Amino acid sequence: MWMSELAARSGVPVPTVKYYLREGLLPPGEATGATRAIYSEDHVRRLRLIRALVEVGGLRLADVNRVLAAVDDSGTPLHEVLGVAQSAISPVGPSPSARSLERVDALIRRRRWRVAPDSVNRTVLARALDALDDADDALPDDALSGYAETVSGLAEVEVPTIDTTSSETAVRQTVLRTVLIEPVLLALRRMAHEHVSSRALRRRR
Amino acid sequence: MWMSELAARSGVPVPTVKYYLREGLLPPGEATGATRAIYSEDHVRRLRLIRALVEVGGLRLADVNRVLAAVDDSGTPLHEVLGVAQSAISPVGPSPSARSLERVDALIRRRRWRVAPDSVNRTVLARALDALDDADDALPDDALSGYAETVSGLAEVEVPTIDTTSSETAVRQTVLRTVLIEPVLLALRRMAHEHVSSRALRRRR
DNA sequence: CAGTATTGGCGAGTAGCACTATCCAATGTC
DNA sequence: GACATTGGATAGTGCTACTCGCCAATACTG
Repeated sequence: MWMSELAARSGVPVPTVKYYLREGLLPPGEATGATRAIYSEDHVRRLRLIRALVEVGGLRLADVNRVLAAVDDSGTPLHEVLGVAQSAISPVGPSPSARSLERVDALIRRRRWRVAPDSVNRTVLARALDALDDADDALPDDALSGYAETVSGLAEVEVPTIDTTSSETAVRQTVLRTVLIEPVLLALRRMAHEHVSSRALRRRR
Repeated sequence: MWMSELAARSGVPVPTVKYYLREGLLPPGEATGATRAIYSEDHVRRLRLIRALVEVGGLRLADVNRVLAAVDDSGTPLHEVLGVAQSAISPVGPSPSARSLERVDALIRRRRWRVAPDSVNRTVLARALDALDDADDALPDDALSGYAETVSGLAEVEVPTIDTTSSETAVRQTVLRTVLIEPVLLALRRMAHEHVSSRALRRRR
């Protein structure tokens, strides 16, 4: 198909498709002359994936690029790609307090989690704890442990469903699920809160 | 304290404090003359809260404004403020497909959840499901139900810990926890994934 | 085969956001 | 009385993600 059809099929305007080509987010089509190129079904899928990562995952294009590069590069081992992808999609910010970082490390030790010492998640979690402190609504240790228990259960169910027949599909699934399942979880949690608190209010009145 | 001290105490540069004052994110200090005003401990807290919402919650200033307005306005009933706050912090985007929206509604019926028909969370969830479809990694119904079950458990634990003695504190806590606990959950889930998949890889080799 | 439309490629322009810098006169402070 | 600081206002900056306009080459149309 030509670019106009690609644009129509993917719902992305032609100028934006051109822009993505320039930025290297979308591989070039097969040139059939100096001023024409044909695009495949893969291009449609890639475009839809980019839109999903941006609109639902909330990623910036630079991060989309790094995630896609990690997904495409089947050479790097899975756990490394995961690290790259996770650091690519983690917001940068000020360093966390030593106190919160120690809480995080204590949790990791308590659960005997194998978490890389340079994992961005340690820092991100510590900063989130700092933010709760600043908002005068510090998260108690037992609540933190409870959340850890819950997500452990989630991960035990989620990870085995990853298709590891090929390392490519495994990487793809792992990275995409990290980014795309998170909004699902958050939306569900907000709905559950809506339900529980409206029920509590009804009961009280 | 004067503005320079407020800036030092909160870690926000003076020009930025001025900017927040102009944007109405920070209430003005008490004027002590034409060119001077004093600021209180409340201002420090408010500034730290703004930074937490922006840096950890990832909110834009316009959304911070709406969240703070909802938090400050103790007149509106709690469940309404919650709705306002949730719609304020939900990203806007294209409408979801009818198919995904129907899946969401079926889930709500199945769980007998009391979710407002105009709740943004219905749309947000449906769009997230669309994104997974687009990425060729559709979420099966039983997985969706599993997530719903998990977050129900979370909400049952979380909601009762909210201090409902005053509607002001209740609103404040509800909104802040929605925004600030989410990064905690996500970081924990990513760590749990890191753990489970590194364990799985080690076992395999 | 003439005329029109479309294409890929490129440089430049735009809109929104979150600051950041500069200036000013009016005050405090030493 | 010299000097620094303050609040207020205006303008400018850097970044991101597009969006526009233009062009020559090419494809379709009658």
